[in-house]
Amino acid sequence: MGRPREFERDVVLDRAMRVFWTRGYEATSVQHLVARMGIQRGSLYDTFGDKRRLFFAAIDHYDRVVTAKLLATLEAPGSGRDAIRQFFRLKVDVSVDPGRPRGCLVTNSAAELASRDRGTATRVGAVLTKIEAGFHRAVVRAQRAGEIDRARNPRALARFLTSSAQGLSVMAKTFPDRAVLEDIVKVILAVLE
Amino acid sequence: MGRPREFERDVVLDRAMRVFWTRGYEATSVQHLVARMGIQRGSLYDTFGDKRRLFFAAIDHYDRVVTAKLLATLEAPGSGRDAIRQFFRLKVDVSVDPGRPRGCLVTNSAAELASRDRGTATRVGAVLTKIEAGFHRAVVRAQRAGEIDRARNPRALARFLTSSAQGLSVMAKTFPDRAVLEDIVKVILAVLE
DNA sequence: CATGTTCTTGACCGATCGTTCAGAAACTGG
DNA sequence: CCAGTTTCTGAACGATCGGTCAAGAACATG
Repeated sequence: MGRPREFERDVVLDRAMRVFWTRGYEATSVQHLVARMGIQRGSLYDTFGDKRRLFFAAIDHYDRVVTAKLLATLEAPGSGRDAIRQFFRLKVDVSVDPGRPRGCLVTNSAAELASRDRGTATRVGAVLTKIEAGFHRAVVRAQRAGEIDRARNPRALARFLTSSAQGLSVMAKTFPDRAVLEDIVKVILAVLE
Repeated sequence: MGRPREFERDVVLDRAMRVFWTRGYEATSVQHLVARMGIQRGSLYDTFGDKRRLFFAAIDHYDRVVTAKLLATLEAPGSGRDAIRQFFRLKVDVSVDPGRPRGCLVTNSAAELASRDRGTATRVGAVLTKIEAGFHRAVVRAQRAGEIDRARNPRALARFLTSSAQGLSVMAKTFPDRAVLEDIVKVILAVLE
């Protein structure tokens, strides 16, 4: 069976995710990674392949941990409109949480790499599509309950909400100020009336 | 008076801007820059100082050329609401123009560097503030003309529109598809009714 | 044409990049 | 306790990074 691993894959992957989330892909060196992950270069390459594949694993991990928690608010039972409200409320909370990197790893990756790296574009696109689908379900639910005008295009609304979430992430990076973000969210939610 | 310069500063700066716009800051090497700018390393360092200062000059150039053209739509005489409509119409056109890099240099820089580099954060913040001010003026104009409900908070609306423009830029990087972007813009503009 | 100044050119710098690898260390099954 | 397997460790790889510099080329002035 050989020598046992001295670290848990998910633990060090979570640390790698935070490094990429903070510094982006290109500005993150393997030295940064091993220092923060607390493992050696060899272990990194044995476990994750190379820097690029580690980055992809980090995006997937982000999707599983961070995005999933946001999306869960949309699937909450009850009012679809309240669910969307909760989504953006949580998004603002997360965005100003000093314990986390600012912004969003998916948004950052889209801006930094999506037009140049196909692997990143695929992964980012999949997450955004998943978010759009979550919004779509919530919108349809709200329309069925009469909370949102049924005449409105749910697909367009879902895309708008997805785009709005991305915009919020960008704004949070430059203006990490709750008042600014809440101003924006107020108007986003007003759209649903 | 010495030997005359063999290139025009603005011409090579425009080329540098496109390189940063396409590849981002970190992924752009000085080799990339001199190759695309058509000048030698020495000339680059003599004229622009170093890579970082060239990047700042590129952001300023982007502000002067690209953003200014977008902002000009907001200052057009007549309806404030039409002006905002025109802004986003132009934004979509620019976003799907195959002759340009996808997305927006300011959005990309915000996502890649704003939380880590103060100089970038300052410049990006200044541009975003300028955009917000333009939206604010247009909203107030529209409110005075009765096109937008006067009870609504113009500052919040301006911030929302600024954030929406950032969101569009991010979406354009992953989904460079006119139909998607127009769906989003349709809802953004519906907010103003 | 000689002189002084500025710009261009291409070689070159040390540092850091992502990646590899040989050997030591730590485990399991026989 | 030995053999076999896997992981850990740290030195090392060539390539590329951002940045510098000396020498030559191209101008204005006298």
